[in-house]
Amino acid sequence: MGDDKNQVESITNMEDDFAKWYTDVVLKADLIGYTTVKGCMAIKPYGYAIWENIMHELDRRFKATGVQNVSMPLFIPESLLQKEKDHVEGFAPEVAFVTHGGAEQLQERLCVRPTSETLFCDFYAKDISSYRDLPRLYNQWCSVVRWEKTTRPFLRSREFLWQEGHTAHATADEAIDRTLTMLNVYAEFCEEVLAIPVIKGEKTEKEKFAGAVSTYTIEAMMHDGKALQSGTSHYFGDGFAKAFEILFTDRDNIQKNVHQTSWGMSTRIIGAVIMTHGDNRGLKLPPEIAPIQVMIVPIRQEKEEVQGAVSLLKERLEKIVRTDVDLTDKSPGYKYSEQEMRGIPLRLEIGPKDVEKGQVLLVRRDTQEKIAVEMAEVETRVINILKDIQENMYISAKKNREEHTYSVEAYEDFKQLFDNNNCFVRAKWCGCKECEEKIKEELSVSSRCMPFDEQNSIDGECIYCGKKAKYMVIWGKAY
RNA sequence: CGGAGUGUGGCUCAGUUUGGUAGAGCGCAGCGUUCGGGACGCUGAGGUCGCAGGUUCAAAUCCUGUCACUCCGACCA
Repeated sequence: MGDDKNQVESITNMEDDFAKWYTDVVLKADLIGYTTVKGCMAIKPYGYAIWENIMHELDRRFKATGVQNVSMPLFIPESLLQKEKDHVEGFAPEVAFVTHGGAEQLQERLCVRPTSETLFCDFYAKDISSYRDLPRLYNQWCSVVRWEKTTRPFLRSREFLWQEGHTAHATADEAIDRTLTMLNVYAEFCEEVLAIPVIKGEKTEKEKFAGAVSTYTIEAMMHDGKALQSGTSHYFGDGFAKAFEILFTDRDNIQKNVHQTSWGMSTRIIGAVIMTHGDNRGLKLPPEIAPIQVMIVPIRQEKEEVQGAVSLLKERLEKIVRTDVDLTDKSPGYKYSEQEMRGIPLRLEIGPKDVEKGQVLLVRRDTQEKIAVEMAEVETRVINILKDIQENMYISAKKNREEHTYSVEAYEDFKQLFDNNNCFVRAKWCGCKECEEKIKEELSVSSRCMPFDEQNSIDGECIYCGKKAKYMVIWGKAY
């Protein structure tokens, strides 16, 4: 692999300081810039292109399940936010308000939306009157504001981009179905497109969304062993519908409240991609969302035969993958490092020697493997290698998670695991809030979720109090 | 919001202890030589030292206040 000593000297090693490594990568991979407003980041073209690919792929999957896109207001009158008690209590501490219009003070303060349940509810109350109007399967792509105290690019910013889906249904069963359908969409998206393995499960009472009956989540493990909640889907029952008087006349001519759901995924998922796949050379993007999948690096680009080969290759590759050519006057070595920093999955080197031999050199970002390929086979090899990179990244991420996941029965063992490292630990729980809070207090470990496929025939004792256990829970330190 | 740290050209920082009118490396621009793992030479542009007060003949440096950013905790997507 050659001599590494002069390379990537400017980013922190992830083993030395993972948090510092993360911000170094975010900045050096050219994803964002800081702005003069604390916690509000400027997403640069390369970072936004990643988000565009994420949006495109998610949107396609939403629409395949019948979802339609809409746009709701940015502002929520304070009285509207107050209507659902749990909801307002959950969000009040981090809401930003508009108090003036020009020089005049407003009669009622307007919240800048931290999430739009109340706006959708207000709208649905007017828009729905019959069972024939149901279900409503709406989604919006927008930004929301939460006045966070400490902020980090993508992971916790005061304004962030996301999508929020809000649905209304005639029956509880149908709403629960929708909640789980969307959770599955998120899970498949993470695994197939982002190459991030996730655990699907239900949040505990303590961790669930403000105003929800139940919250479902997908949890991913980052390279440092910490957990990142990567997408959530909430079932609301008819709680919001009662607070906002969303009524419809059913087939039996009786007025009923709708049953609702909401579900969201944000630009935080870009943080998950960075922290799941990245290494000490920088970002590592799964081919499915990489804005540039193949970067062609000409060597001796002033030579005519190289130029000819480059434009031919570009023309051929552009038809099948997202391709770009680095024609800057940097040295080849510099270009290699820079493109590795930016996470470009595959590099294609072409110089006078290659032209002579009728071949090119492909270099994989994930393994650094160098592969000489006949000119005639470039398309098929590129396609196959990109596919292999995508799979390999998923496998590595899953391996990392499995290596840092444990199952324990005794609190002593539980404690020791978290004393020594960040990890996921499977441990049984009695279901009471006190135990959960004590664990969090003592070890700063939270319940990540109760995984769906592990709740059958639970026996044995709660990890904390020793009483009869009711649930299997995945515990971990979280972002 | 609690703890710690940092603000000096685009970036990383020196200079602050002991006040005397601003430096380096990288980057940037031009020209030339280079080009298979972060090339080199020459020339050049660029800073009212985070902001506001104060002390002083004189402040990047001392005092007060304030703002921002980073990291570690508590909370969220």
